[in-house]
Amino acid sequence: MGRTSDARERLLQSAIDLIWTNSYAAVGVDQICERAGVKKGSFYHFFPSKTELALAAYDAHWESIQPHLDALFSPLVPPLERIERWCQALYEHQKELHDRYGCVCGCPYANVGTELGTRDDRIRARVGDYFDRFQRYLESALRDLTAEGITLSAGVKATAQSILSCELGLLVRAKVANDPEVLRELMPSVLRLLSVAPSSPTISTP
Amino acid sequence: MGRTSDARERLLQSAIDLIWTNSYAAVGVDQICERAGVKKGSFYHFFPSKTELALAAYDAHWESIQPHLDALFSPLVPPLERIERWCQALYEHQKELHDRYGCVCGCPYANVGTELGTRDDRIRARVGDYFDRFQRYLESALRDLTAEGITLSAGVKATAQSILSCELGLLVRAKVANDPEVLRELMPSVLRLLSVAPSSPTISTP
DNA sequence: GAAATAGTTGACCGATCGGTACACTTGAAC
DNA sequence: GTTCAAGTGTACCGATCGGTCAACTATTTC
Repeated sequence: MGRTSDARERLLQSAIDLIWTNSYAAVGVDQICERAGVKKGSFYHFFPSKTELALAAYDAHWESIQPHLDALFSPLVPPLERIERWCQALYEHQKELHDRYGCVCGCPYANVGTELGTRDDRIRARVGDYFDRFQRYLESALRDLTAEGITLSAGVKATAQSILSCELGLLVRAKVANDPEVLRELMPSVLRLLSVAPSSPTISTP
Repeated sequence: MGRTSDARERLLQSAIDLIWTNSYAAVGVDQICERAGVKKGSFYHFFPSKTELALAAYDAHWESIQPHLDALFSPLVPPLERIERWCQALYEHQKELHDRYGCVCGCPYANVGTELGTRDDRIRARVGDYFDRFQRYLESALRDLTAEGITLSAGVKATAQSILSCELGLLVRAKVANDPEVLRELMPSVLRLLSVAPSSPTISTP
């Protein structure tokens, strides 16, 4: 019964876009509504608060990128190549955002986690969940890598954590430098963490 | 002529404390004034705006920690030990903040850089300066390390950037997990980046 | 087509935001 | 001890914040 609407979805999308390119506190409910073409009354018909909208928006965002992660980390792709493709996709995505908005936006989860980490336990915990989920993609690739005979200098979990940390840190640096090219250093850093020679045409040492 | 006051210094200290443990936007001018025991009229006597206060506060903070960095990265300390001591100091500092405020606060520069990176070019650029400055400590240590005969798998600058990125990322993860113990992974990650065996009592391979 | 429900609208709330105006007090310099 | 700039205190500003409310409209179900 009653009528239907896609206002909820538009609000979720607007929230992600605006918060990602600005910050949580810098974006007001009015602004989100305006971009979504939704009146404030409707906003609070769908969401009880700004916080709840943010939580729903990040969940929706994760669900929208999960298929891409599944494809990037497909077991059919050689494990090191999975990570390489992910690094490439990350760079391209940030570069696209930079071209469109004029600024490096960084990781949407890390951004809000950093901003609200000490003030909102629910958002903090949720961001931690996203990190853990993503780390599992890396761990799976690393396990497959070891199955290929490559030995890691540390455990799979610790190595994956290092790679993810390196990524998050490089995204911060790229954002602060407002230069997506910084992210080109991600794959080389990963290879250093793995103690693997660059995948560029190498001749096995004689 | 006129009277003297330490209100300016108290404002700078309050600003760092509050913004570090919360966020830039979440802390109001009134709040900073109250903690500093300064009335708003005095605030705007010393600073023309909240932004200017923040810039001055971060500069003051950097100046306050620079002597500690100089000591940690003293050329008299073996280069790898410099980095190890820095990792330890970082952990202990964050742990102390966690004990005191109940939350992992992360890097004050990265926090504000992430929050305002897309909205305030001056703060963004300033945070980039701090990162560059700190990276020079690492680069110097790495150069001294190579002088000891240890070869890096990549250039000094790239390696230093990886280490710094790893640190920034781990701080994000520690903050989001609200667990300073996450930072114990920093030194092991650094060693992996350097492809150096852990410094724990090792026996040189026969 | 009546009833019930889902969604829309715009006016409005108190609180707080960063910032201003200006009279006032203080203390160092001479 | 007078002068005068440096610093203080308080009241106040318009704008914006997140959030509320009740009347209204459209749509589906029966």
